[in-house]
Amino acid sequence: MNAAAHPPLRTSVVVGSRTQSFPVGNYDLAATLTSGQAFRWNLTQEGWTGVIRRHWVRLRSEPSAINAEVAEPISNWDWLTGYLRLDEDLETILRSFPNDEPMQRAVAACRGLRLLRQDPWECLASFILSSTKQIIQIRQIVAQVCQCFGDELRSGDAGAPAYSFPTAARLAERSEAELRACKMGFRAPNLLATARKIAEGEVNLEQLHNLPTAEARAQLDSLPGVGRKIADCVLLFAYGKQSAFPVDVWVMKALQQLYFPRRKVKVERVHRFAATHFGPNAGYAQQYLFHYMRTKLSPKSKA
DNA sequence: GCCCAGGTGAAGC
DNA sequence: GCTTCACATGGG
Repeated sequence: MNAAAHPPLRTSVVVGSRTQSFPVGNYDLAATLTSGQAFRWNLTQEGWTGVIRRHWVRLRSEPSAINAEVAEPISNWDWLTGYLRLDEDLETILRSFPNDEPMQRAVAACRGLRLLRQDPWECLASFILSSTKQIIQIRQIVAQVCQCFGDELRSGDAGAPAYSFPTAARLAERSEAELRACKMGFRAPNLLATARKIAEGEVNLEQLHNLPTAEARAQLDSLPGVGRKIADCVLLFAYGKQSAFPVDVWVMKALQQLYFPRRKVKVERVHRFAATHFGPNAGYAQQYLFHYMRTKLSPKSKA
């Protein structure tokens, strides 16, 4: 093969498509995108609009497929199939859950709920912003951070510009006051300090993929504003460490009510229980309990 | 007005 | 060791 015999075809070749359909079974896209893992999805008449890495994307759910649309033609959709974990066999995971009544009720109530596989930095930064905030407020703060410090991306929606999530390096060069302007309050110094540590290579987020869960957790835990809960969220939602079991106020409520109705439990007890009771996909089970508690058992959910 | 929100970290017993 | 408190901001 000789390069001269094959001049560049860039201008004449169709390099891809703006739309793609992915066959899926038992995938509740709406529940998945609103279950407090990711904070950048918006529902419009056209479907779910969001940004994955540097792709604006719109998703529409059909009974046995998810249809995707991007802003410009592409041929490689791995970034999307990876994010949605389309290669994962949900039935196998559900079968690994304990066969007790609370768990089975949660599974029945949240059919098709999935975990996503997110970018580690975006996930980490978003959850630093999440502490003692309602999900709706986290979404607002994250949106502002992207609009203020991210890059504007090619959007498929003329009326709504799209922004990338700003890199750690980008945030690292800002001041605390600039971050506070995004209404993140006392979380600003934490996000800034963590961004600087990541930008300077003190913690290498890519390397955590290769570490055992406990070691990856210890590295995340060393970052300002990151404790056990946020570390577990990142391990589960970005690194796919399925044994990570984030315990927040909702999961505490769920476990208290469903598994320890007679006595008051502490977080440490819940972690020990989770490590033995929920099996190898405990984190997945946690997401079912979290979503079940928030949408079906909470007083507000009746509205 | 009041309580709470996908917590963390430091200070006080 | 364990418990309490401050930290910004806004929703219900």
